Amino acid sequence: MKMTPLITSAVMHFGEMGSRWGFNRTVGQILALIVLADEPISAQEIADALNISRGNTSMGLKELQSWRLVKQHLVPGERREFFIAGGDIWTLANRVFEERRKREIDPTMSLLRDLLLDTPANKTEANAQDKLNEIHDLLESVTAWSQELQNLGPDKLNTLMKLGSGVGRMLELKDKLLPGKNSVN
Amino acid sequence: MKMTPLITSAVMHFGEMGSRWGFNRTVGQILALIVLADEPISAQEIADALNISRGNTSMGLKELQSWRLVKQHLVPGERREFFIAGGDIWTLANRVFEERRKREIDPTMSLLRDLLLDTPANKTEANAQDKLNEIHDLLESVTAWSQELQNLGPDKLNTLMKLGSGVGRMLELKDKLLPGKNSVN
DNA sequence: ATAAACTTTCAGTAATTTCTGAAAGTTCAG
DNA sequence: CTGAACTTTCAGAAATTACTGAAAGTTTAT
Repeated sequence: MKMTPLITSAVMHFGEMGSRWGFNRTVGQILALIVLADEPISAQEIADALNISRGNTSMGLKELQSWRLVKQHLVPGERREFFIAGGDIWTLANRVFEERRKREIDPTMSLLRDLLLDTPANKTEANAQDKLNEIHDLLESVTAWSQELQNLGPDKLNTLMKLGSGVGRMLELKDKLLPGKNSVN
Repeated sequence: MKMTPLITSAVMHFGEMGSRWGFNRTVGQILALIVLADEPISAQEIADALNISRGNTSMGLKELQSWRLVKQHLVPGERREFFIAGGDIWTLANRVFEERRKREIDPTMSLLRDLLLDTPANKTEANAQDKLNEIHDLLESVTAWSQELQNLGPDKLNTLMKLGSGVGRMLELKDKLLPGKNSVN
């Protein structure tokens, strides 16, 4: 893997951002390297290009595979394992999004459901429970909505995103369009 | 602040999740405590309730204020400062979302723009640049879209979210509805 | 001006996370 | 079965991040 200045700065940047996106620096760098490479790349090449230990590389790749952002690519007649991106950019973004939802929202939803089953012992608890309930509903809407968007598939999703402020106008016409359905509030 | 078991488990959980949401354990706990409290709460009370130092509390509050998740609440005739949530649950969620966008997407967009200005030196770089370009476009769409959704305001946004699979049907009718506008592709 | 009641800052320490590299594991050719 | 070429694991080291508490700062009352 030839590390040109362009690739180097992209890789470094994705390393820095990595921690904000849910993984650590090295994992971010490995991902960038694999995505930007125009050919499958071996673990050893990654370790060399990034100046990290072979062990660390192995763990990073394991993590990226668990996120399904990277997959193995077998080259016939090679003993080494090569790696390539787990899909196109859109797919990768989706996977990061999904995975983060699992880690950031689902556990909270589950706890909130439990806490909402208890009968509040006093005024303070009743108030806290109200708030927790609001949070629960919000997270539920967001989850359902993101699920919905995923079901639309890439092309419709793209249409929707490109629609821009048309969404607002469309909503105003909604009731005429889909009579009887979802007449909210 | 009376720490009932219900409140304690919620606070602890938000502490654990805190790091996944962009801040650290203590900051998450402080936020939960303030949101769930039914009355303004002083820094000392927070430190006591969470068993953390006064200094740490001060820093946590500073961070939460920078995220605009918490604000000061002056009580006449009191020298101490009290704190309350920066808004209702929906507002808070929005602010977290916005703030994270600023930290997670904007810097990358900016770097990508720069990198895309360079002329690729060879095949490998040209390929890498294509990928970077795809990433840039994706992030740009997402940013514009999230901006659009925010402009809709809470109620319309809620309508849209509750619409569920209706969104798909609506998109199919779109061109009849908004003729000439945004005929994508 | 002084003191009391509070807040913030920050150097040093503690806790947590990440990384290394040696050892153990796997696979395959001969 | 043996050894070469690779991979993974994991204990300890290094790096990073978070926390404490004492000192300095601020505000208000007298």
